[in-house]
Amino acid sequence: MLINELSKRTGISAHTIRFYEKSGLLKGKLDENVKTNKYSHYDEESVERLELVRDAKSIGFTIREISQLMDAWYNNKMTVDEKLKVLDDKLVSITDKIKQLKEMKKMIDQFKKTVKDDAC
Amino acid sequence: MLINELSKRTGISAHTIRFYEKSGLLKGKLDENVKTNKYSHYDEESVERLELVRDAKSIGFTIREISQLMDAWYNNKMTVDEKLKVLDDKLVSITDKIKQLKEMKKMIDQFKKTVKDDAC
DNA sequence: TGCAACATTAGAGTATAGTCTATACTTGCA
DNA sequence: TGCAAGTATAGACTATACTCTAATGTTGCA
Repeated sequence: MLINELSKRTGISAHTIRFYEKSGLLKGKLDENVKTNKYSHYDEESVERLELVRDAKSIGFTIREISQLMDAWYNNKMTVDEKLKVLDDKLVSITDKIKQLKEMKKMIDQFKKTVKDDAC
Repeated sequence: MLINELSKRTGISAHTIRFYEKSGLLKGKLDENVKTNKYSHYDEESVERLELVRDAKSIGFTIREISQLMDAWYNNKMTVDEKLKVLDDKLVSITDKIKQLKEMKKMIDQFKKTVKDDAC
């Protein structure tokens, strides 16, 4: 599929997809049979990758971090142990973040109590 | 205390504190008794505020969002109900984020299994 | 009194993550 | 064949959140 279709399927603008491509998060391929243009073609993996980007971004991963996750997932140059290490590192940082968020919830609950008490 | 002491106590650079001050996250006061300079003086609330900024930032709140929290906490111009609304909104967004992070953990666990299976 | 250390301000520079514009080329359909 | 719609590329622009520099002024101590 061409970039416009990829954009429609993922809801991510063509501009942004090109930006992600420059950042190494996905890669289109030229169709060797077509000699008249240099249009990039994308496959289902590109759709998957963009969906992963959106999920990872929404919870605060940077493009660089997402790129590492992508490498662990798709790059065959990494050994199994290297891939597992990248994934374990992400698990640790996610677990940390969840812990911090829970602390923040407690703080806000405490705030709420104080606000209510002030009202009385 | 002057900015250097505030910086030392919080571990946040004087530059960054001034940036936060411009962003409305805290405010120093001039000492009326001192006529020879315009040095800003900070109190314990400033220390508290900077600690809250650091906590909130570490879990992904923007300065604008932190500013809203600060208002709910310190601003007496807001009604109790308005304050509670800001705090409840933050609780919802934190809960959402925790949910997403847990989903991401599941995904990564799944990734790990597949990586291990590929190795066999 | 000299001078190092500290304070202030304006403004420039950096990094991240887009977002948009301009220009030019290609495709497909009426 | 004309032309709207799609594609590619470079580069400018935006927002967020700092980070640093330069110039200037103030303080406190030897």
